[in-house]
Amino acid sequence: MARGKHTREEIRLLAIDVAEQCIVEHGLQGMNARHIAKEMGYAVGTLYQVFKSMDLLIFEVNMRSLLALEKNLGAAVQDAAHCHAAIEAMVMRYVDYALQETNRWQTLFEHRLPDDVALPEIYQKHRAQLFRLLEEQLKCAYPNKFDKDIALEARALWAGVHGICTLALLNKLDDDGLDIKDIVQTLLVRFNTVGGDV
Amino acid sequence: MARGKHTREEIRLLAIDVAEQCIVEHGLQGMNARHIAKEMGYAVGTLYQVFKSMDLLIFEVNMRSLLALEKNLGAAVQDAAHCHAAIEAMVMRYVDYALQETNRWQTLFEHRLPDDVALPEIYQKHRAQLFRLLEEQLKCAYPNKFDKDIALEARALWAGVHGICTLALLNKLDDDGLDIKDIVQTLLVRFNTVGGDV
DNA sequence: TGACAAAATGAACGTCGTTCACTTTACTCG
DNA sequence: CGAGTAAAGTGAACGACGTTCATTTTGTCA
Repeated sequence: MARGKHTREEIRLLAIDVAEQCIVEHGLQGMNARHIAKEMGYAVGTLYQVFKSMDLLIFEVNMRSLLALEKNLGAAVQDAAHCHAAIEAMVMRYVDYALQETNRWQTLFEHRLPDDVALPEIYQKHRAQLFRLLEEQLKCAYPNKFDKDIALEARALWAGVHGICTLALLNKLDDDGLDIKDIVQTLLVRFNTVGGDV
Repeated sequence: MARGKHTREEIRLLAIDVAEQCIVEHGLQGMNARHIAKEMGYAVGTLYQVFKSMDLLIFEVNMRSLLALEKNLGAAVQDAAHCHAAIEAMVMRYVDYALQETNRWQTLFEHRLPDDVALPEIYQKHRAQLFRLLEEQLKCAYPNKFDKDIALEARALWAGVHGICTLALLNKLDDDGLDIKDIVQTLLVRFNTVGGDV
């Protein structure tokens, strides 16, 4: 071996750290290879020995965001007294995440790996886990529904909340004078999932 | 005046035409200034005499998409027998637009003018008109609701449908085996707006 | 110490949006 | 008709980007 302030793995983590900070502070278009390398104290070439492309580095940052989201929403379920409350708590935590960690959240959804790069299985696994979290609570809330209907409900609710966050943060909701959380509450009411008892 | 195969306005429209075609065929990242100029039969410089930036050219394409959407959804209302049917028809036409004119629709939402460029009033006007279309039908469907609640319902439903389309087209819905239209129907049912009588 | 390979480098390439000094053109007027 | 003028049109050039790779630097071990 040779040269060794940092191991390969340390450099990898360092790159993700710096990239993450760039994205949090300036958004996806506020980061670039040269800036990250300089901030790391290495040359661009080194960055490319650890990540085959910038896309894969961004992906790692998104992986972290996904895991943080999973942890966050999982905790919401733990704290909730019953499943209706759990659903509401999950949704509200999602909204808070989008509002507070806007750049991180936006990057999670606006970035796509190129078509010729397969989405790693671990990522798909954790994304599926997010849906499963919601499905579990919906199954408890609507015990008579078929699994397929639960899956549909979960996706309708989840994408609905996501859409509200997306459009609100892009100022495409024409929502002067309206609170985004009120819009989300309106959606939740439609899913019979607000302030209700079992 | 001087030199005149085309007037300034004709060049403007020509540029929008070519840009639109690029976007429809290859998506937002499939267009660039040099390609558009060549396709127009002019040099890049000419393009920049007609549009101050590429962003403003993309905006014009988006303006067209917005107007097409407005026309499309307006027609849905005209054809509908009653307001519940109108709401369902509008939603379904929106989904069809997203599914069939994917590149056009994605560009409409992924592109943002730079922060230092004001969003033209005409654009905001037509975007507001889209919400008004839905609000009118919701007002008819729920005559007892306050205006503010109607505004919230409209945005919750609209953003919900939008979110489903967004995530589905980005393959971020984990929707193997699920039909996007079934997810949208699930949302519509929650808004008491499917197959119903008045 | 010398030799080898891993680690690290940064100049260079192609592409992008954008600019602007320059050329070309059509029209006006003596 | 021809010189002058201003609009129209041009494309080389700039800086920033992601990416590559021939080259240099370094640690390790015989």
